[in-house]
Amino acid sequence: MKNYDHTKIERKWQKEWEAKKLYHAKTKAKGKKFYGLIEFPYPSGSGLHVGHIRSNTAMDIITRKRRMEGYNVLYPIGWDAFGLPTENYAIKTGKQPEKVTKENTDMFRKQLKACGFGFDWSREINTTNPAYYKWTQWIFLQFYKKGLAYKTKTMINWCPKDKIGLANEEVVNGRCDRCDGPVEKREKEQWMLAITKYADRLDKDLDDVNYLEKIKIQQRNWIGKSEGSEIDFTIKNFPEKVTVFTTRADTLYSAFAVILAPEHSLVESLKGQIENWSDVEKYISDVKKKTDIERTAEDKEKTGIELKGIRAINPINNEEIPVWIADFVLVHYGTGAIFADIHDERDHAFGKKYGLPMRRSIEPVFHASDHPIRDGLPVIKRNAICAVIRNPKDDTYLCSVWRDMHMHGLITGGVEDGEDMVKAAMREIYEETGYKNVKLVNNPDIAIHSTFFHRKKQENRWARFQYMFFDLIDKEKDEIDEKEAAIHDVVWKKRSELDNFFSVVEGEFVLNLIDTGDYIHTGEGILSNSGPHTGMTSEEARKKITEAIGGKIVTKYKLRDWVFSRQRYWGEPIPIIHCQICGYVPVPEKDLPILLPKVKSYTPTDTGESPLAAISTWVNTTCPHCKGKAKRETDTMPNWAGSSWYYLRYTDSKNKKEFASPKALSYWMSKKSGGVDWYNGGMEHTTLHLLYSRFWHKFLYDLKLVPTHEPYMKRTSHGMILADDGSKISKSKENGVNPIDVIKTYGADTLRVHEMFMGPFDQAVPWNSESLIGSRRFLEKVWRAATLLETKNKNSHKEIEKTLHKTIKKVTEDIETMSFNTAVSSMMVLVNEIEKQKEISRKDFMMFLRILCPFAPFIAEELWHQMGEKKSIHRAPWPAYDSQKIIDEEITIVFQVNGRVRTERKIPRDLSEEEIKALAISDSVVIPWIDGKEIKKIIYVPGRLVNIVV
RNA sequence: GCCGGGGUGGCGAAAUUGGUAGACGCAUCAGUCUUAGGAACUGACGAGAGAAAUCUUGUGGAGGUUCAAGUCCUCUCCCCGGCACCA
Repeated sequence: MKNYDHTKIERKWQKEWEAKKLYHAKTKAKGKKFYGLIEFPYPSGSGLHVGHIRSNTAMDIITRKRRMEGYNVLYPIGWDAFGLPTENYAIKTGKQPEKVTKENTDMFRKQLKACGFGFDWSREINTTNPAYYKWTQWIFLQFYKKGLAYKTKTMINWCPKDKIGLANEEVVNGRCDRCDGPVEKREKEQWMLAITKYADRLDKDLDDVNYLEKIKIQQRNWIGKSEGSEIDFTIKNFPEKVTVFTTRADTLYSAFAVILAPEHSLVESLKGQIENWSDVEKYISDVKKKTDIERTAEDKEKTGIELKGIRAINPINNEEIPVWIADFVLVHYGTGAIFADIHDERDHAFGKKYGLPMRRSIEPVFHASDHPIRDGLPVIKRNAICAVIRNPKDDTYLCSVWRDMHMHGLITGGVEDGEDMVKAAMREIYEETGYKNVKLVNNPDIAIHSTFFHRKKQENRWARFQYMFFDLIDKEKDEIDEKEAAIHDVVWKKRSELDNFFSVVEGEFVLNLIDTGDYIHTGEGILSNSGPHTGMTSEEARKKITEAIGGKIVTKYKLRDWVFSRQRYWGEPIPIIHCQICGYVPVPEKDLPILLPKVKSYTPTDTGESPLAAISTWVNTTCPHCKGKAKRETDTMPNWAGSSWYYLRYTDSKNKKEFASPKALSYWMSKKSGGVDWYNGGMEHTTLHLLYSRFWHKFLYDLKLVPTHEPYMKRTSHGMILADDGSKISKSKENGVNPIDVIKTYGADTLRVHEMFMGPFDQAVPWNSESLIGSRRFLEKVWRAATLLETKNKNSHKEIEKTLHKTIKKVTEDIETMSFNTAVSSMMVLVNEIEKQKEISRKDFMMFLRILCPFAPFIAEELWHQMGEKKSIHRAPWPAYDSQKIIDEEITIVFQVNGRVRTERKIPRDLSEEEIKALAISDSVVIPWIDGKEIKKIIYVPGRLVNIVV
């Protein structure tokens, strides 16, 4: 046998597989099917780098395994080719985007084929192909007909450099996702898709799909569902009212202002009544001028202005409060209006800045963790005080140390019914410490609730502690009661000594209070100062207060409608006609596709119009409705459009009558299996493509055009491959390695094995060309193993057979959990074992080739045929391991003494526990460690170890 | 700030879910082969001590639970990704 010549082998089988249409998927009526999907690439000019093919290789392995398991497999590929990079390249070079796309896809196709991916090339699609985008336009028209596509004047994110409107998802930290330049706000007419209509289902239906948990979490955060109340505030002396949204209706009693977004409609309608209108107007125009970066970068200081002469009435207590506008209130979230209250950090800062009077209405609850209340016993409520007593002369604080309970705290005590709180505090201070002369310096109306089990009295307590600040006048004191003295000591502590002093659960709260004299509670708790609602829990109060004022319980989302138009050339034209008489008229479906016209200049204009607007022969048309003069929409779709439904097209990519036939859809995306079986892609698409395509799919489902309510059953994600210095691979840095270069020197199989072996699939790994050689050596060993076989072709070698079956088990399981790195490593162990034993039976080797072939399809196919097989290995069945053959007759048992390993021994598998323990205590290595000591306990972990405790 | 994911040899990493820490691979060192370089093969390879058997120590840090902790609990530091005025 010759040396392993990867170039020759890979060329040969690539041709052969193509000629035999080995990976072509046939749409059938029934039977086991598997639809594996990877994100189709954007064919950029720089070609694929090694990072791109990690996902493809993984899914290639999975789909190859499925084929061998008897599934009818669809593993398709295509091109997501509309978009900016191609257009920008066209502008720069003067080449037509179609031509650029053709060149790039040709290059990508070659690269992908060289990697040996088992794609069904017969179903290849391209989003820029009119036969494809006809259906993208068609789906848009369905959105339009259902009222989910609409044009509206809106403030959009505008990138002045790219001259393009951006979706929220394309703005990163106030900068353009593409060019990193600052983004401005511009008011523009834009086409929108009403994704918010589906917000609830996009959130809820995540329960029905098998996505990685982190993907679900990220989507849920993005959708941002929150439940709260809508509450109406009336405006004093005017008929208007303002509706606010809050998730914390329980804090309504501490509302100190109503704050509107500057763009709120009420501002305009009350214009005449606002006494300081010119100032307000100036504030609003200043806010509008700011970019997002300026708005958020300004050290987060809140700004606002009061609408003088306007007062709102708090519906819960008819209190009159001021009305403000502030730029931190967002017009597009909730109702664009809030009430401000002290229990919100931001509102509190705002109130403090502008000197607005504020009042508390929520008190925190602390549950003692070391002695919690016990079930089954009644809970006794108590009013109590807690005194912060400071000696101003040496800046020390009076503390209590309860001796037998190891409890450290301040001076506390119960309040008798009807007793004045301050007097009670004075009394407690005298009784507990003996100090006679203290004076109250601050009683800030701060209280906490504390639950605990009273160990002395053996009862459950719920105490409300009111905090007060005292200064010591002088140290004159009386002896305290003997009983008191026996329980606790009284000590003076410096502030610096207090940090780790308090043993109580509210320790941090107390320190904060001592330091600032204040405490802003932003969590839930017990209501105070809340009229009839005082004493309720936050949760209960939210319901009761909303009910009491006739408010509504509502759900709001952070998700916003999708800005769907771009003022660029290289995208799908939006199939709408503007008629002076009829308004917006959809292009009749029979006229689709609306083709992109040939154009001389692709350069966008700063007026914000697409280059298409300059082509009068294309723009001017007749209205399909009234036959009058009309103009075409010149905006194009964002490049997320084509990818929102491409997985549907794959099922029937050549269909001219429908985007895909119901027959093909119901087979490949059957109700039973629930859509694409497994979709792997990048985390960066979680809140973009993945969410968009779920939205489109649900819309099509509602039109009964697709069989499932979700497009993808299972979604996983790969970690990025980084450059060798750990930085991101980027075109500008030119730090990406071309897979073709690796294939030339080492072969595609080596590249594939290496990419899977590098590290955990879901984690980022830096590329390292040096370690590639390890994977190559592995394949060389496989090649040599076939040589061993020619001379020694006999029955199974026992050890090899055992390792083989263990390996089959490991690889079978690891592919399912995407633990490809450990799958490869277990095959390496097997091949090392074969080298060591210098033999393997033909039968065993053939089995090994079948688990290797998804990883290294070329070498496996070659050796398979050298063994005399006629059919492709990729159509052979997946091997099953024999669990009987995995069992070791001898097991290695570790002997430990006090948990430390002392020795290990090989023993027959069938020894009883008693026999093994006996072996352990009589072991020559063990004896010195236990000699002369009492054996307290012997622990036996079956098949693992014996631990002798002395 | 909030939500995720991490931290284990010189490096990429394993660890049956509480049971021999470092499988597998890279690099390195020694050896075999070779005119030489390389390739290939054999062996060593966390740190410290020792001629060796072996002992001690070791999974970001500090405590804790346990016969036994990389794994569980409490606190803490650092790195990566996402979101970020969302009421």
